[in-house]
Amino acid sequence: MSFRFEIVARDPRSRARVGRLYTAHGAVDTPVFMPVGTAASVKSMPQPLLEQLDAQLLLANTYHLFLRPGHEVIRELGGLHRFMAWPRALLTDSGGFQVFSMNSIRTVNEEGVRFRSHLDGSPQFLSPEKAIEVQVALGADLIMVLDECLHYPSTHEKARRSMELTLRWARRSQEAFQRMTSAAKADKRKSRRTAGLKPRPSQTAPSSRAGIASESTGFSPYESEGHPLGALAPEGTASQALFGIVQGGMFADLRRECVARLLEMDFPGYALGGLAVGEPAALSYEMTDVTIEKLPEDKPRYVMGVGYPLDLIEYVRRGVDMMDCVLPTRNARNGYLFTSTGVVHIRNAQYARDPRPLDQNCACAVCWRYSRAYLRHLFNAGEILAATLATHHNLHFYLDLMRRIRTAIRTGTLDQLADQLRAAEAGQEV
RNA sequence: GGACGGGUGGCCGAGUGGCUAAAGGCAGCAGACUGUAAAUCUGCCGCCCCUUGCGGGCUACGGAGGUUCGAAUCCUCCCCCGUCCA
Repeated sequence: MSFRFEIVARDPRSRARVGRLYTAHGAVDTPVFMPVGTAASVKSMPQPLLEQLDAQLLLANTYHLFLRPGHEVIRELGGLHRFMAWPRALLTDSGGFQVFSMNSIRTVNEEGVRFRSHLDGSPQFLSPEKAIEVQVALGADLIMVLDECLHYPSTHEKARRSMELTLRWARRSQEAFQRMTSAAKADKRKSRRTAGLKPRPSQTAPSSRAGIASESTGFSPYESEGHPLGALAPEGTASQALFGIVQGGMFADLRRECVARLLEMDFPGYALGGLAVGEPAALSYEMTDVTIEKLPEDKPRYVMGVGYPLDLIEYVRRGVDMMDCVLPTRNARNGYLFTSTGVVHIRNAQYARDPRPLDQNCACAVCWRYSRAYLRHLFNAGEILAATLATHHNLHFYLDLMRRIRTAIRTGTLDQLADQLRAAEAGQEV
């Protein structure tokens, strides 16, 4: 089953569209927000909770999983889905963002990026080919080319050089991916021939992996009735889609050129990278506009690393289908909670005796059950539960907002939704 | 009764004559966070003043006196705490 994207509805008043991404691990409704699970874990959130929140697509990270536990380990254990017990779709980032965020412990050259491991200081090397090799081993449904995420501000000259490098890396990433894909297909054909067997689903289906598990433990829970991983699709390059990434700093001409040259490579989807790195919001939107004008209608567009709730609507309005961001999860852990009436700093003294739910208008399990006073107490006491509950709520807020956005596009009420959200955020906390 | 050791800002705890409104930690208060080196980080944290700048005033190192140009730091007495000996 290969990757496919279809558009199912459009907003008459903007570029916004509702779509569906079909992956080997389920369909994904777009516009979609991906919770970030860098190290194969959305920090503090058990997978069943993520399923309850109806997260359909998670993001994990090549760089982190390459360092620990190592992509070979994950491959051996049946791929990232099985390893992290996540039966739904996954996207892995290539490590390009670490080129940006680990500025002080890395050097970039033509060949790739040299890192000093943030775990033990050991020298590490990530090239476009390596990034693909790791991502193929991990087996996420959507994978990304290695890119250089540029700092803001940068000169036109620097942005061009960086963009050129990103383009060369995109080409190399794609070639590596095609090599590995065809190699894997050839392998599969050969093994079928030599075994003299007709291809059977069980050959690559989870049950065969479960069989491996059975041999060592004598028991495989995967085989139990109704186990979430029971119906897990086989991992493999055949079902992976490699996305290209548009760079070009904050320069419209570079962004346009970058798109044009990426289109020649014909990726199944395109990401906008290097945005929300400290520039004014208007600039991010402008870059998004000039980029998306040049992108084909029928391919998904992914803005990497955004944003605040209102940003999500703004990007969707501009024709963006996919976004991811650490804000709802990281800020949750830091006591910064998104509500229908604006941001709540739950650690603030004013909530010490507040018996009300965090958000009166929220249908999430946390708002259903717990008081602000209790949430504040959990933060104050340094209880682990604080992180889980706060993350649960914030992710619910984000994922629910995406549902509302999709509905609004279908009903042509995206503007009203934006106004509503703006008014609510501007409104004083009750 | 005697011998030592000790009493420092909400708590713990440095500091043994000026560079000390007094290190550091905790607690407290506020803030930041955008493809996660983040359960992290930053600022404030005696009181009162122009919210102006390494600004001004006041009060502070158990208590009361004293020595000194100058004391949390030295001396005297007192109070309290701890350990040990009777």
